[in-house]
Amino acid sequence: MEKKNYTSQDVAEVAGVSQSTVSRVFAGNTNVSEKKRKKILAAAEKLGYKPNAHARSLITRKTMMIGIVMRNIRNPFYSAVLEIFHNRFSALGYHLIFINSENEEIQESEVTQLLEYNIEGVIITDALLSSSASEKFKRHGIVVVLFNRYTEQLESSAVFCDNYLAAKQIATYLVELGHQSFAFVSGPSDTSTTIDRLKGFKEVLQERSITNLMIEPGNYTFESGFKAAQELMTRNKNIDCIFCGNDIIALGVMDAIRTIGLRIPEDVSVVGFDNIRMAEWPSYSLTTWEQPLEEMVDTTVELLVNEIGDTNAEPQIVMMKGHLVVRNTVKSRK
Amino acid sequence: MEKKNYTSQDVAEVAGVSQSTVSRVFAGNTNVSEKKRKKILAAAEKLGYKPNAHARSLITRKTMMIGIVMRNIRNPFYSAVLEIFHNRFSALGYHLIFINSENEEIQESEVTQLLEYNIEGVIITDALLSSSASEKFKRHGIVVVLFNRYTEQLESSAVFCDNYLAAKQIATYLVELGHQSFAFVSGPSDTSTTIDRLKGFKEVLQERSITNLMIEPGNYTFESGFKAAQELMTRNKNIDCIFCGNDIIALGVMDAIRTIGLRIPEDVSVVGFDNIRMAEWPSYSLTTWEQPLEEMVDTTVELLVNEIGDTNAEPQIVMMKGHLVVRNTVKSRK
DNA sequence: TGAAAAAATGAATGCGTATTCATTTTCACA
DNA sequence: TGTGAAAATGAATACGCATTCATTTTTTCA
Repeated sequence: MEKKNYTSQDVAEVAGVSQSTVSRVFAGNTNVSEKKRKKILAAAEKLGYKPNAHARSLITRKTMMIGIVMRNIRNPFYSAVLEIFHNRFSALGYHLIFINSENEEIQESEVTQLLEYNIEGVIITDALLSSSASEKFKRHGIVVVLFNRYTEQLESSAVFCDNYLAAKQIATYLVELGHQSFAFVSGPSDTSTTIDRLKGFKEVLQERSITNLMIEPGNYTFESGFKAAQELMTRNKNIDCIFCGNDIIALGVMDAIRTIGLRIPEDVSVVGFDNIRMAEWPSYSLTTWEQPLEEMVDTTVELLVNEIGDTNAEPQIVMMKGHLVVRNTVKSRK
Repeated sequence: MEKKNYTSQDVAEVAGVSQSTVSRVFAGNTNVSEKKRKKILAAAEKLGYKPNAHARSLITRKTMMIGIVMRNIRNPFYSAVLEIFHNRFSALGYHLIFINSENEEIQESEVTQLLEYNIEGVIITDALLSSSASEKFKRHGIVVVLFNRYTEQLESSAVFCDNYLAAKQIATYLVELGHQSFAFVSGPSDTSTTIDRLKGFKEVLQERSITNLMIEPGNYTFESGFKAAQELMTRNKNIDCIFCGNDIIALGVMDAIRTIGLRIPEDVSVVGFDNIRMAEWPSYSLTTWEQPLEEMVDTTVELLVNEIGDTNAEPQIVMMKGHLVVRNTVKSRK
């Protein structure tokens, strides 16, 4: 019932050994006789002793802490991302400090505070993070790995889906099914995911000399998808196909289209991106692009842990493939 | 470009002052002349100095870290919860260590590790956490606040919605609209939310001498709701009303009912609980109970911070109300 | 049984900071 | 200009631990 936090010194006194030996037991060092180890563990149990991670980190220079900064945890794709990351890091003994930027740029102060904790690495999902902040991490020897995002300069490792290629394949799929009039509902125009997905999509249409492409800005939310579709469908009644920047947008698009009284896929085809769980809900049954989420996370963790262990490791860019998941929101128009 | 982590001693040497004075500047102590403060800040800037939070915490006995343990971050309700908690704690300078139990009991080892970090408090949402673990937190002087969950013994503060009363009001609403044959799709039967919601619902029916209540177990997921509804509707074709343990279940229930070919609300009324964002998506437009999320979080943070500051503070149980949000999944049957 | 090697142990030290206490400097005011 | 009070400063210390180094104990094997 004591509130006091006992120290290794306290345990040492109870067990009748030196503090060094207690430390050795809890640091996993093997050079302790079985007899004393038993005694020490008993004493520790009796006092309710636990090592102090901060004092330990001061010496070992390991905090076993990882920062994870996200832009919008309410996007189900990122909820899943967080779950899997926690899963993996937890198994490795790392702890996650969670930062959400809520669609705003991460505060400089938050970066600073993260630095003061001496986290060993940080995963930056598509969060808005000024390059100065990113630079700050690197300057202090904190490993940075970008997830589902990258920058032009090869300064940090990055893991993401080949959005460009994926968009090309999706476009090809849609064109070959005979669609004629296209629309793209984008995410924020300053994100690499949006840029690449649009680029790939556009290129295929150009190759096929299709000029009917309307682009409507969104921000990776249901509401923005809903509004975008309303806008699109009233401006151009001929649109027969909408490619959405991500699944959540696609769901919004679908609801808007149905609200107008049109049918999917009979009147309009819709394709999403991510393959979040809701995409397979019967109400939507959305055809979409599946990102290999688990593999992406695994790779990210691997890179991060590797760079933590080897300060000379070169940054790596890993691009993964993914594949089309065909459900019921696209119809052949031939 | 230096990788070295400079210390306050380094800064002191560059600025030509003592380490104490540097410390005073960064600890916000006012007793430093403007002249030296400028010098010190300049030196710190030049070196890229940042205080070491761990060394600091060793002395101040404050870590500014809060643990948050959740059961299922993929449930949109909890994504929102996490976002808001981060929002509030961030503003107060606290950092969040995120733990997800993934529908399993939290590992004893994770609790232990959390303890070693000397977190100042922990928020436990409806996660499965043995009482031994909870006891462990308390024994080490870590403030525990339960969120959306409580235990019989008044050992920790708790903040939650009055599920019992809410369920009674929902039941009353449904009965008075003339429903006759009821079903309840529950969450895990060992959670206080499930128990209370069922209890309130049952009581009203009993008062009105209605015996037509089927109870189908679920686990707060879409899939469990879907399966439960399939089961229910094939077993009893007369059911005209399904009360769901939470919104995600309700969405699953709705999709299952529609898949069977029945209409909502014409054939079956559906009511959810939580009022997650998807509840207002046009495809569902779900009538549900809104929990006052922001207020619940605010209260939780308040209690936690208060108890951190005052070790003699008594645990408090705060029950909040919420209200029915009427949309389009319930029909009058009179 | 004895010597050398191996294992176990403890004393001492430092990680980077905040804080106390004693000392020095600055300031206000006569 | 001188005095006392207030402000500023630095030396020393402690926070709780891991680790090094020297010493003691145990084990191994001839």
